[in-house]
Order: sequence, then C-alpha cells, then structure tokens
Amino acid sequence: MYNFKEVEKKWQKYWEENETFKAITGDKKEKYYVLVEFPYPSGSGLHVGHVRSYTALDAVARMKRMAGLNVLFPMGWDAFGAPAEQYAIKNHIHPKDAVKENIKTFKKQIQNLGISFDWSREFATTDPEYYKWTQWQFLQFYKHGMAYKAKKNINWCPKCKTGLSNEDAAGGVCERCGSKVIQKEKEQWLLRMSDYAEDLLTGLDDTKFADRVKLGQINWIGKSKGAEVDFKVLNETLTVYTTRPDTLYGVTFMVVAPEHPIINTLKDKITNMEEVIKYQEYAKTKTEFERTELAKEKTGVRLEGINAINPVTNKEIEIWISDYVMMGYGTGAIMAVPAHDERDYAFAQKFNIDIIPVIEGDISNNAYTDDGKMINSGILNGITNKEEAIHKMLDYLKEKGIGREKVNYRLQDWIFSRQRFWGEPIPLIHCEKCGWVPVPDEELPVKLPDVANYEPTEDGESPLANIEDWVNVACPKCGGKARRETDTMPNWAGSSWYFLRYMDPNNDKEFVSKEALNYWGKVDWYNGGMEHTARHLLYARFWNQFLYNIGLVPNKEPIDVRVSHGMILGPNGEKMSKSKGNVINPDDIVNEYGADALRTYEMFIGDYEKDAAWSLNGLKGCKKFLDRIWRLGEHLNDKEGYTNETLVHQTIKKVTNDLQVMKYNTVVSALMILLNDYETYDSVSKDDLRVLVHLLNPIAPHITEEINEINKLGEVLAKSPWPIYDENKTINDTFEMVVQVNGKVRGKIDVSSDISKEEMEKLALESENVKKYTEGKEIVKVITVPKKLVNIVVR
RNA sequence: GCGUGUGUGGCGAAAUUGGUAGACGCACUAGACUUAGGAUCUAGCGCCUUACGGCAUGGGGGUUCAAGUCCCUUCACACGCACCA
Repeated sequence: MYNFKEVEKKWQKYWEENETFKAITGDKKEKYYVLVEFPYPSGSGLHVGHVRSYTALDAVARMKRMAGLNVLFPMGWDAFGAPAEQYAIKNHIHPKDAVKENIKTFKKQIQNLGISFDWSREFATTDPEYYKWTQWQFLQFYKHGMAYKAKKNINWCPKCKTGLSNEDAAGGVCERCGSKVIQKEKEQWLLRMSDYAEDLLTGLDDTKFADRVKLGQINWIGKSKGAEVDFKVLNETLTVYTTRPDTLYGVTFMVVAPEHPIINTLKDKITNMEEVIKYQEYAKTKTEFERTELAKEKTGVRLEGINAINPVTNKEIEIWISDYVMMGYGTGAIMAVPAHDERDYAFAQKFNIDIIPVIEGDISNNAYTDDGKMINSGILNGITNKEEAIHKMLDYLKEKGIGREKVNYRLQDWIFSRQRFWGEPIPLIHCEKCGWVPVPDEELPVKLPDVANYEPTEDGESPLANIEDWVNVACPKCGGKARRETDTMPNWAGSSWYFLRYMDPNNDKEFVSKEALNYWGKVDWYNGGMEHTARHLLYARFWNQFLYNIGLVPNKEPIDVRVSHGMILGPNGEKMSKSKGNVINPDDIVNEYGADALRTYEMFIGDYEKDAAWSLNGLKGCKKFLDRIWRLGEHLNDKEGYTNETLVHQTIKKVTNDLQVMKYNTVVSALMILLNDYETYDSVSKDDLRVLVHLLNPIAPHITEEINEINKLGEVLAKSPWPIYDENKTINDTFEMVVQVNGKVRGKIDVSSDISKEEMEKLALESENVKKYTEGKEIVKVITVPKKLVNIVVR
C-alpha cells in the first residue's frame, strides 16, 4: 500500500520547485483566467467549504492546462476588516501581525490540498504595495467627481461609542455590549454608484452569469418605472414618486419622510412643530431593526396648518410625516392611495383619513391592489386596462406640466467611509484654505501608522484621529496647516479590483500594465459564495466600469462567467459553527485520509451549486476508490490499447464535458464505473491505467502522478496532453431494446446497434412474453424509437 | 409580503430531445478469506407480494402511445430582499 502523506508532500514539493503552474503573461498559447474568491484569512483557519470551491476550480484549471491553454489561476488574501482589528484590540498586537500569522496558516493549509495556484502572483489587500493602487484608484474616482462627502445615518452604539455594520447591529442590539443601537448622522465619503445603475443593469447582457446570479444583481439594482407628480403646498412644490399615477384621484393624503426638507422650509407655517420635532427625534432613535421587523404598527404626525392640493381633484389634502416613507428612495415623499395600497390603508385606518376607491374591487379587508375598472376618476372612468389608464394620466400630467415619467433605482450611492483603523486610509487631506486636496500620486501609499491603540475616539471618529503626528500634515497645495482624512475604506474596496492586479501583481509603476490587461482580458470563470453574488459582484463591476469609462481597462464587464457553490453543512445538516460543535477541520481529514480523498469526496458529494451535508462515510468510500486505483497498478499486462475501448471513449467524453459544466459528482461516478469495469478483468494494459489517471488527475492530482510515475506510464501528468475521444468509438455494438405493451415494460432484448426499425418491431412482436399481453387484443399502433424501444399499443 | 431555488429509496444522489426511474457511492444483509478487522473479495438491497404481478419521483388534476421531465393547481422547506411608494 502507498503512503499518501509522503506521496502528497513529494508532489507538492515537485510542483513548487518546478513552478509547474506558473502563468506566463504574453504566452503564445490561448489564455484562460480561472478565479476563485480570495478568502478572508480568519483566525479559525480554512473551512471545508473552501476546499470545495478551490478543488472545483483547480480541476478546471488543471484540465484546461492539459488541454493546452495558458491558465491564470491565482490566489491572494482579503485581509482588511473588522475581525482582524477586533482580534488585535483584544490581544494588544498590531492587526498586520495577526493577519501575517493567519495568512501563513491559510497558505499552508491550501498548499496541503495541492491546489494548483500560481503562488508567484500572491498578494494581500493589506500590502502597502497593493493598497497604494487601491488608494490611487479611489483618487481617480475623486478626481472624476465620483466621490463626495455627505451626512448619512449610521448604526451607533452609545456605550461602545462606535459605528456598527448592519450585521453587528442585528436585532437592534450591539453585538459586543448588548446595548440598544441608535441612528447617528455622520459625514461619510460616498461613491456615485447610482449613476451607474442603468449600465450595471444593461451590462449583464455582456456576461454569462448564471441566471440566479443575474437575478440577484437585477433585484439589487431594483429598477422601477413610474412618474413624478408635483403637489402644491402653499407656494412650495412637493414632488412625489409613484408607480401608479392612474390612482391619482384616490389620493386623500400625503406622507413625507421624517427627514424631508419641506418640514424645515415650512416650519413657520406648521403649527405643531414641537410635536413634529419630537417625532423626528423618535424616528432617529429607531433602529433599522425596529423600522422593519416591528413595522406592523404605523406611526406618524400630521403637519398641522398646511395642506397640499391634489392636482387632479383640486381638493385640499392632509400632509403627514411617518417613518414608513424613506428619504433614500424616490423623492422621500409619497401620495397616499389608501384604497389601493396596503400600507396607506393601514395608515388611513389608524388616523381616520378618507379612503376613496378608484378601482372597482373589495377594499374592506386591507386594500384592493388588483386590476379593475376605474371609478371616481374623472377622465379615467371606465378604463379597465391599467397600462392605458397610466398612459392617459401621464399624458394629462405632462400637458399640464405637473408630472413626468421617471425611472427609479433602489441602488444607492456606495457609502465608502469606515470609522475604523484596519482599512485603506482614504488619501485625502483637508486644508483650512484649500478644502479637500488629494495626496499627490508620488506620496502614495498613505500607510497606516505603527501604533498600539486601535480604540475608536469618544465621538466615533476612526482610531486614526487620535494619532496626532499622523493626522497633522502640510497641505500639498499651499503648504498650510491641514489634517488627513481619518476614515478608512470598506472591506469591499480591495476586493473590487484584485482580479485585475493578479494580471500584473508586482508592478510598481501602474496598477496593472496595459500589456497584461490586454493579454488576460476578462476573468473567464469566476467562482464564489452565493452571499457575494449581490454586493461584491456589483461593487467589482461598478469599479471596473468606471475604470473602463476613464480609459484604464479594455473591457466594460470584467467577468464572463460567474458561478456560485453550495455550502458544506455539518453532518447534522446545519451550518457549521463553533457553537454548534459541528465543524470539520480540513487538516484533520488531510492527515487521516489524505488531500486526494478529501478533494474527491467533496467533488462527489452532490450538485456543486447546492448545499451538502458532510458525511465521514462518504469520504471513506472515496478513499476506498483511490486505494483500488492504486492496486490496479499491480495488475498490469503487456498488451497495448484499451481492453474496453468503447467504455474508455465514453468516459473521456463524459469527464471532459462534465468538468466544464461543473458536474463534478458525475465525473467521479463515471471514473468509478470505469474502474469497476477494469476490475472485472484479470489484468489491464498500461493504456487503460494511463487514461484513468489522466482523467482523475484534475480531482486527485497527487496519487495519479505517483501511479503514473511508478508504473512508468509516461511523462508527468501535469505536462501531458488531455485525452481525446473519438465520437465513433463511443458507440456500443449492441443495445438493450425495451419492449413495452401499452407503455409498460414487458421484455428486453439485446440487439445489434445497426438494427432496422422493421426488424425491431418484428422482434418485439415475436417475443414470447409480449405475446401474452397482445393475444386476443387488437394492435392499434406500434411506436418504435431507434436505439431505444418499441411500444405496442393494444386495445 | 415579494423574488429565487429545491422536494426522487434508510442516506448522498443519477437520469440528452418526454422514451427501461434509482447509475455511482454510503449504510445494511448474507457469504468467503482471516487469530483478528473499521482490511479485502463475492452476492443481495425502492415499497407491497410466497409468486404472477402491482405500486412508486411532495399532494391533486391534465396533455401523450409514453411524464421525474410539459401544462394547471396545491403543500412543504431553504436562501435572498424586505414599509421601495
């Protein structure tokens, strides 16, 4: 028996020393760029879920290389972010040291799996040589007017005095100390991503993303077509956004967001300002959680002393403020149609406001939202078609100059500031005279200082704000007194362009050379988790589209195919977590069963895109399969050619095709079928064994290389060509013809593959068992499917 | 609530255009070899039935010579978004 530990070490060393998987920029071979999301090197080490996607894409990369392509398959580290910072605060070390340790562990673990990454291109987003270019690109955004500062609400823990992500504020409670989270307004940098909403939508047509991925993007962008309608409020105009201008006659009140500027504009006319301000305060202390989860009960305050005019009925209607209207979407104001909108209905019910139906239907339970005949609607009365009613109303509004068609997107500008230490410093300097001034290119990167304290300040500024000799600088423009921006970039920044940097990772003159960009082009195949298909992918596409628009990259869309893998769940079918105690450590498996067994099992576990529960018995089965292949080398004969040529060609075909459509589980099963066949002979030829180890090599690279070597089958597999099948040789000489009577199987007959239709029918009708069912019956018709079956229909 | 996806043996799962449902693996059962075996090999293994045969792809209905696959309807679960006007 073989020693898998020695074998795996041996080949990992061989690959490293020979730079077997090094991608050459500019090589004459056709390029192929395979990318798997780089991990966040957390302290808990590699997860068996990583093993699944890395192995899957490794199999593709190895196969494509053998098929003669120049494959770029890189790996790096997404290492900025809160967990590393928290860890550093707790243990009083610098986050960069914590990150260094974790990367070392991760890298060792990945190398122990034999993944064919080109390690010469490795980098971390936290390397100053890398984040120099992240900062440089941020400045491109800034210089093109795509970055701006604005006040935004953030989740705020009053006790920890720190901003929290939505995840850390889940349930409306600070994850660290458990106190209630409130909303706090802070100046933040934003990128104008909403300008790109339409391009991000239409750009999807130039990609081959999986449908579910495209849908995730489309939903996140959230395009809706509707209209803006102007309402008069005294001398002011209050504009609303609506998708249903056809219901304008049913508008009985308006609602504006608590932060809506009209409140301030008309504060002298509003007679109950005290109450209004109280409500504004109340809305501010409400957390995201309360605004959504506990949203059943409507709250609000009427703006007393002012009314709006319904522009089609000319009737005076009330204006309310309520937090069910959000400032961030549309115009921050709505026209309320309580008869045909559930939220408006609930609000009108609670505050006793008129409800006027304009579409025929029963509104007695909540609100009637289906289609129907227009009533109480002046010019629209009698129309039964929604589209027609909307068009007619729009024409009317346009003619009067009080409304217009309007497209809205849910996608908002990207809040790009974090009040954190462990992120790329935003490379801007605020000068008392000159305002915001970019750090000159030659002074990049703006490095993070080496200090020992990472606690945020009392008022929630980044820990960097406390470091006086870092913050205080001379203005690059006038030389006067100035201060650095102390906010850092979000974790998403570094991961928005890392796939470009892999093309040219050591370039200190440019973020990537033109030559490398033109040679490697798009990522051909990008794999990642389902949780990243909305935001990360959108940020990366936005970033790249911007670079394209300013002429820095050759493709508007950076990624051709995007797929996402299912999770590996614990043996109990639940998500793996320390608290549940169902975590499987890949190191333990590699030590006890070997990397090849782990890889083969994770490919065999089931549909790649679906979640799958871990099973130790399943793993053992795969280990057994590998052991059997090893033993096959002890039963070699001197013959040439394939013992079962048809099956070999069928298997080459299946493995080649299935590997490229991510059907890894059937790749493994096809190879098991081939092995089962081999084992029915006393011995097999070298050709037989050679083709099997070639086909299995992408999934189990170590053992196959070793078998190849010790049985002297040929050159190193990684450098030898992928097997080619002959379609003609995949066809069996005979097939099992199924004979059915009225659709039920009544017999099976082995026949030659070139049998004629007539002969098939004749054989079927003569078969003894069939006669039992056809005797005394009238044969209505006979259906013959070549190479498959004959179905006799009797009455 | 909206969107998407998934329901097939004891378990993980297979199944071109509708054409033998359950490939392959696990578990299990019996046997062989063995001092022993969590090793290996042989055979069996959807459910009901002694058998002939019948019934089976979440439930109900339909189209068809033929449905896991197509159509209608209904239920359950998972994930994503969520007061988006």
